Amino acid sequence: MTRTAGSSGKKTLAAIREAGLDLIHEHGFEAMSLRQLATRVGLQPGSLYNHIETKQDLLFDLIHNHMVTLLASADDALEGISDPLDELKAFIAFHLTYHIERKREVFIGSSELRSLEPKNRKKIVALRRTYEDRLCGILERGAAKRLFKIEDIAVSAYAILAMLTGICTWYDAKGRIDRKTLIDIHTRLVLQGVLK
Amino acid sequence: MTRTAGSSGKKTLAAIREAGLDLIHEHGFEAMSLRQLATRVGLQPGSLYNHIETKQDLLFDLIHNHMVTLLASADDALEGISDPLDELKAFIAFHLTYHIERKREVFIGSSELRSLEPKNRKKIVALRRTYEDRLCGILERGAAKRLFKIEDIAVSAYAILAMLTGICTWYDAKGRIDRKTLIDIHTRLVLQGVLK
DNA sequence: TGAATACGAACGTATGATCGTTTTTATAAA
DNA sequence: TTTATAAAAACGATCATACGTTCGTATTCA
Repeated sequence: MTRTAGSSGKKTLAAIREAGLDLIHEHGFEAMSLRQLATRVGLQPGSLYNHIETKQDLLFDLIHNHMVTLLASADDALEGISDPLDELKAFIAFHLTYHIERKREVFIGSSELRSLEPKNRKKIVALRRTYEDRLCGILERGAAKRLFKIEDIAVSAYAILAMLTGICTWYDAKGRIDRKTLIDIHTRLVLQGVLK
Repeated sequence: MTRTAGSSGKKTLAAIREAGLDLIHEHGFEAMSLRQLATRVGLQPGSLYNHIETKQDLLFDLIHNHMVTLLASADDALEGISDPLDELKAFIAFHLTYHIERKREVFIGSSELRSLEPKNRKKIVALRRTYEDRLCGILERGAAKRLFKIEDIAVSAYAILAMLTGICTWYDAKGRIDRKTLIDIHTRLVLQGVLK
């Protein structure tokens, strides 16, 4: 990918982010070199610094952007639903769909928390906590209405999230199971584990 | 008196493995340097090569050892149990207990498959498949006896494994929940999702 | 005393980041 | 439509340091 001086910085930054996701996914953040990144984008190493502050800032930007978009999309998907059972179904379908399409981001967002500076890591963990709380809220409301029977809200929420997220590292969109079937099976599994 | 083959060498190799698990967990395999590893063990970099073949061999050794031990332990835990429901309960308890105690190995065993040479990766994936088949077998036998009602054996197995394994990356042994409670909650969650 | 183990220097190459310079582009005045 | 100009973006050299691995030699100890 050749790139001429002074060309659109927005496009270049987008290309850097995309290549960054690939390279971190392939090699891990620490092992990804800015020279590899520059080569893949079609730049000299030094030119990257016209678009990013530091390597660390790029990592934070990628993970932060993922979390913020995840939260906003979830709130979007749940908007206007008031019945906890419907909320739970919508959450499951949303979470699966969203995560299947962003395997790299999901992988990096969990495995590379270690590479974030403490200040940055705290921000991400807080966002993740907020997302988890969306599911906890659904479970709580369902339990309060005696629709769900849940031994421990937090543990159940973690278990559900672990199941739904974990499946995405395994799921092959071109495989035997189509997306709708995947969602159906998991909806049944979760509901049976939670319904009264 | 014959010299115990590698008497002090055995200890050194154990220390290398232990430090290796730590460092790969902290930095990722590619980013872990043999100089860091040597320093942590108290050796010069070159001396590592009295105990390992290459950096790649160390990674394979760590993951392979984990998988082989996992399989053997699982077969141990399931031995003599014939009722599918009891098998499933035993599997859940075993998997949780085993994985909680080996967070580093579990993390490395999934995130660093990317760093294994193809030949090595194939061996690990085959072992993982064998382990997954243990659970699939339990689910199949349970379904055949009409104890379980399962839409898709393989997907359900993946979902259960994802849930049980994922929880281990989150679980804090010193936290609010003790191990027995954790096992109880997950046993209930899984059984409800699977029982007829 | 001989095998196991450790040392320490060396190989060529790669690392994240900086900086002064050059090129390109967008904008607006002429 | 042409031209002037400043901001944006890319270049390319440079810094000190680190990389995995090899190898000849020295040390340790059953």
